Amino acid sequence: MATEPRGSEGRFAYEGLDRVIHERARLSVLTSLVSNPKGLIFNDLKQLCSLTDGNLSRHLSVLEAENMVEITKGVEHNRPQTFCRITREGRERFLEYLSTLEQVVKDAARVSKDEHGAGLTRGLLPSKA
Amino acid sequence: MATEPRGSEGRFAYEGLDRVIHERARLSVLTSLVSNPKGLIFNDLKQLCSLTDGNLSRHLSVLEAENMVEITKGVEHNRPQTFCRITREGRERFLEYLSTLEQVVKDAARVSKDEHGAGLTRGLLPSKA
DNA sequence: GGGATCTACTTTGCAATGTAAAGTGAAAAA
DNA sequence: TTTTTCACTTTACATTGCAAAGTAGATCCC
Repeated sequence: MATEPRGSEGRFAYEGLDRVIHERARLSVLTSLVSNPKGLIFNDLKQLCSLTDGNLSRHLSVLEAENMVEITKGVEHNRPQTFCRITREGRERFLEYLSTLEQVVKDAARVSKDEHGAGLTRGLLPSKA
Repeated sequence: MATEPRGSEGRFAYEGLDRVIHERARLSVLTSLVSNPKGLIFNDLKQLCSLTDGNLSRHLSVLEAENMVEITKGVEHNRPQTFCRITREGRERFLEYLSTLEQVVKDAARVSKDEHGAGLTRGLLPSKA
């Protein structure tokens, strides 16, 4: 019976959850950018992440200040156009973050195998009827 | 040219990332509690999550207010003891959150495979299908 | 030409909130 | 009885996510 196994201090602390990344909007942005390594223009990113202009602008600034994205301002069809691309550092930090996320998912999933299964695991696997 | 495929609005919005859960400390707490469905006492939780007293206290209040955890105050060995257990609602919300997390991981993983081959920074992928 | 409008962002202001530090109350030790 | 320890709670503040307002230039309309 595992009331509190020793040596498990910080077992669920997840320090890899980088605060810069662990934020819905920025997680969206980064996933978009990692999925589009050639980069995206402001408006497409806005749509993909369902963000408002102001919101995206601010988060991009944060990510730029952290050297996680590279922002290029240009002009297309006589209109300003902001181009965003993830940097190498950004991708690296993001991937590290991701591996922690995977750990969270794994940790949580493990419960379905818990010893005293019945009442507890019910609903764990969303196989709703 | 189809820079961005239509019909992908909000593709990376991840609205399932419940704000109450999507917070490092609370994610830790909930994962701990979901992994220990019989419940945990304040101090063990504190250790597992590497949180300070005040921090844990506040986050537990938030989770309790949301009916995600059930808090029982008792006395053990002549000392107060706070016992925490995840509720059914808490587990359900957590699992929904988790499935979104898995989606994030999947979305991102799809690319980290592509990126395997060559240099990282330059755009080397043709637009994803 | 000039005012209105549209596009593409930026900036501002504020309410929410995560966190450290200080506080509380009761038991145990000295 | 005074001090210390334990087990939390409360407070205060600095941060920050977000929406609304603002800015700058191009285009339309007359």
